[in-house]
Formats: sequence, C-alpha cells, structure tokens
Amino acid sequence: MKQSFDERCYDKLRKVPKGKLTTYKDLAHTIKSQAYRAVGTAMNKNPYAPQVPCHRVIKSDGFVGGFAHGTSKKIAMLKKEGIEIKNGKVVSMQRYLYRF
DNA sequence: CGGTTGACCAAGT
DNA sequence: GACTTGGCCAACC
Repeated sequence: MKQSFDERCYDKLRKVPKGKLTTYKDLAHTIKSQAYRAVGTAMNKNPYAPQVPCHRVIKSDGFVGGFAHGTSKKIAMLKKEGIEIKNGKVVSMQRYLYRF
C-alpha cells in the first residue's frame, strides 16, 4: 500500500524516542526524498499530533525552527525532555540526533 | 497545468 | 558574520 509523502514522514518520525532529535533534511533523506520543505509543510498539518513528535524535528543548523503552536512551546517541550536550548538553538544537537 | 507558498538548505556576496 | 539568492519537492489554487 502506498502512503502519501506526508504519511511517510509521520511513520519515520514516530520512531524518534523522547530526548532525541532529527532534522528536516535528515527526515526527508530517510524517506528517500530531498523535499525538506515538504517535510516542514507536512509537520505543520500533523494530523497525528500526540503520536508523532513533530516538536523533535529541528533545522540542520541546530535552530529549533517553527512550530504550529508557537516556537516557544516547542522549545519548552524539548527542554522538558532534557534537551538544552540556548537562544532558540539546540546546544550540541549532534549528541541528541537520532539515528534511523 | 502554471504559479505561489512553505515549521528548509547551502552557497555566494 | 549578517544578509541575499537560488534551489529543492510536494501541496494548494
């Protein structure tokens, strides 16, 4: 059965555990696509809000990026999961990145 | 089916 | 090191 691009994003992202992160680029690459922009668009829709941790997706630069309910909310959640964030940027994001 | 848009990225100035 | 530009792909009108 063929899933839409969006559904593939959710399926992969769903595997990211608490306290870990991934980037838009990395996520897109995981589903064999280069559509990092479309990934962001998919997250914005995010119909699987609680199941899919869309707040654990950040930019490749390490900046948190955007969030449907406000970037501040996203940051707050990540901090709660033990991730250190400074001025909207994740500190040492490399150590939090999840390997698919 | 062309044109616009987006929770992006990388290279150039 | 801040700012601009072009490029990427899917979704929407």
